[in-house]
Amino acid sequence: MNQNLLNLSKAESQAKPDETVASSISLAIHEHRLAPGTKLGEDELGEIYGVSRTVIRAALQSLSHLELVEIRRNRGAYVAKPSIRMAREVFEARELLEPRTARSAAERATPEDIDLLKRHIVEEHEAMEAGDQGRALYLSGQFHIEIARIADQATIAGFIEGLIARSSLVIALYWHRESALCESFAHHSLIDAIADHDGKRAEELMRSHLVDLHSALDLRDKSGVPRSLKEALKP
Amino acid sequence: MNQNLLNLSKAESQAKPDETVASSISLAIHEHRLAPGTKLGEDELGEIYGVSRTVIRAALQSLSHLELVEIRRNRGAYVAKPSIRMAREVFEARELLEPRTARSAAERATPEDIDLLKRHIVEEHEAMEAGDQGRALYLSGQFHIEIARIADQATIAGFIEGLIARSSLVIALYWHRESALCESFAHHSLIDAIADHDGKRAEELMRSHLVDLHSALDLRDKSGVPRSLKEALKP
DNA sequence: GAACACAATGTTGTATACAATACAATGAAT
DNA sequence: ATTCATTGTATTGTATACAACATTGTGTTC
Repeated sequence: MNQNLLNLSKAESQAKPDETVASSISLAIHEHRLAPGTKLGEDELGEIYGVSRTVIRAALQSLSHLELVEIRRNRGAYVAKPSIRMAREVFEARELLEPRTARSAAERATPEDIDLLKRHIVEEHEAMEAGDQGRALYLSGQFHIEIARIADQATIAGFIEGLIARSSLVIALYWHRESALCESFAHHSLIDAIADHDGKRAEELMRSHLVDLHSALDLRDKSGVPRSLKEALKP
Repeated sequence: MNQNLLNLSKAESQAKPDETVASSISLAIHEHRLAPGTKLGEDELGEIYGVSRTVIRAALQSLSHLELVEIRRNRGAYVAKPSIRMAREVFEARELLEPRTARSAAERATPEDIDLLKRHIVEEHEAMEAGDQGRALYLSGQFHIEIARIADQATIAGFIEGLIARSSLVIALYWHRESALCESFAHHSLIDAIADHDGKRAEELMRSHLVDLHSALDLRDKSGVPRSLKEALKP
């Protein structure tokens, strides 16, 4: 009777409200519709999604484990606001993990994987041309996650996924408007290297792509321009 | 209904009950008092800790994000049982991250840091001599975490912390009894290298230490000896 | 008028009640 | 006897009620 090969029971394959809420909020953060520091009140979210606070709390807890949301005890949840220091760490970690992952991906990629990556880029282009920068940014992150998935190292892929989520926040906070970025160009050449199964080149391209991203951020120490009122108005 | 059934101090049980429960369970897993696959029923845990299922659920969710616990929808939470594949990935990731971290730690360690590490080793020895292997294993993990903390890269340290947690499960499942391991010896020479601020040596020692650990596991593919009855009796 | 205490309000933390689901046992039909 | 359906029980999923806490506003005292 249960001819489901994966042995997924009804409940396992059906909707999980808390995960749905979590990914909806997560997507909003990725697309920069929710700014860092925004308060995420439980009642308010409950009304929006039509579920109880129980579900909302589970979702927020989930997001806080990914460090997309900061929960302060008895004070509520806020979209996280990574410090400059954390921003640096995130990109340093990406520069450590992703080049190697790109190499593995290049070595293992199947034709289907490459098709998928290409379709990703097409979507990215479409979003760009439609002026939807938020979605373009999201898709650009998904591109990196897809490469990690192809590399077939679930553990490291999980780390990268978290890092890319945090990157969205970092970009929202520290992006240097002046520096125009041509994401899709870098992604194009990466796909070429992967399609050629040229691990060495893919690794090097990923490394320079990340360095480009990193240096397009304004992570100068702004001790004189503190973000909080407390620091700003104390003396 | 706050009847402190366990040895939870008042401050601990007042502060953050869900975190207290989570670390208590986490410690039990680290010390191999909870075996992989053990069912973690919500009511049962609630009675043990004297809190409601709400708190237990938060704790279990936390642990599931660390992949110490697997939550199956409508079926409950179980101590995770990493596959051989996952076990390999965990150690591969450690071999990627920790040597570099050890190098940074060696370069940055202060005299206080080194004292702390030495005290760690002493505790480890004491646990060993007291025959408390579980605690020795836990402390040995904490030693690695301490090194990551010294390296002062919170993001990567967080990854390592998760990897070491999973390592406990891997060791519980795949440890090769025959291979006697002399953890504290490796840890001693690591401390020496760190105390000398010899980054290169620390990196190399950490790498070989992890390779030793990895090879003391029995991760041979046991396709013919499947873990589940379903797989075993299908054809 | 300034400092403090204290009540008012709103939000989060926890417990509990109820609904939904899975698993096991029982019994009927073939 | 085996298969299938059905019911019963236990456990998880969700909503809600209430308690605890933080914050804000008001009033009292000096």
